Amino acid sequence: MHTDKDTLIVITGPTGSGKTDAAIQLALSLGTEIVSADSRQIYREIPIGTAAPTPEELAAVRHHFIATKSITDYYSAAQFEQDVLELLPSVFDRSPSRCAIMCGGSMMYVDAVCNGIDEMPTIRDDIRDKVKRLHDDCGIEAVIAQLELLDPAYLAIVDRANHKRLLHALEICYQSGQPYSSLRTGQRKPRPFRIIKIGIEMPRQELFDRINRRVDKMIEYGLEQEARAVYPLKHLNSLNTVGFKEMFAYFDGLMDFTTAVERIKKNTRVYAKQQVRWFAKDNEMTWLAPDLLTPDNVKSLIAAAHDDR
RNA sequence: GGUGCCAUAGCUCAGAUGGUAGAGCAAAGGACUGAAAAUCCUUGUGUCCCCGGUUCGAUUCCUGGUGGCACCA
Repeated sequence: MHTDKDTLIVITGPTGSGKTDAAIQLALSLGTEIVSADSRQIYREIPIGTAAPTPEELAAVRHHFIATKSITDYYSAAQFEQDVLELLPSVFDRSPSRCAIMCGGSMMYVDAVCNGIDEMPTIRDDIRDKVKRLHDDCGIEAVIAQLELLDPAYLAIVDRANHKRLLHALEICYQSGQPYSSLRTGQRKPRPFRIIKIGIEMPRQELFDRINRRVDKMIEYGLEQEARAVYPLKHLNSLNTVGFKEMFAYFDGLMDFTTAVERIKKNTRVYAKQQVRWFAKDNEMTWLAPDLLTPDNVKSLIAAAHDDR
């Protein structure tokens, strides 16, 4: 049962900004659990490359959505939305402060839980194959031609250079029998709990230093072995991930080890910038430097949110 | 010490018989609604090492200097 006081505290920010630590401290202090919003830490085979919480950290606070899926499983932001909404009431009930902490930097996942995502069918394999074959055999022009017929409105606004978007739109059209654009309402779904979004703010240079050091640590902890173990499955989307792409390129002889490590650092920095940009647009976010992200400060944010009602 | 070669964007380098310059990488900015650590888009002013000379005009040619590299002593 939700009550008027249920609060979801979202701890987010770019990769390497210290979200995991901050969330654990906060969860201990508020007596609650952590809901991970990380599209890669959810896969159990790749904890090192995704900087997932360590066994000790997992033992300190109950975590959800860490290592609960296999890299061979299909998962998506929409499923995450559904799973989290189902889980949250029980977390609120177990917490004396009736709050839950969502921690993660996967922008779409955070967005899906906070604002919702439009109703769309999950694409069946045969539809996925059909669209892929059209693209492989006839090129992107054929995909565009199909969309011209089935969803000209979307074609008018989509970035035609972005093949993934075009393919996905066509998949939705085929499976639903309706134009993709007609299913895109962009409407925000109301949630039966308060949401407080906190972003970890850090000077870029400091963030980049932390990222570089963290990558060195991953190597030390055995990223290479972890990547080798999943190498046979490298085609999987779950492994189309910074840290693994580069290791696979090294295994394939496309670059040497040192270059691969440098590329991981670079690509992680690029990813972090992408996250910063996305979250910067969110005007509901309260930005806090790590030393201001204290339980007391967060408690006063919660109190302030309650007063707003 | 002598001789030769080089000095241009953060890095590696290209270039114009003299009309102030452009690639790759790096970097920066942006987009984002069911695989999002994904996918895609945009962006190149830099004392062309320094002083002087020739010239209407020099980053380009010439003298000298400085720094680097190579070879010879």
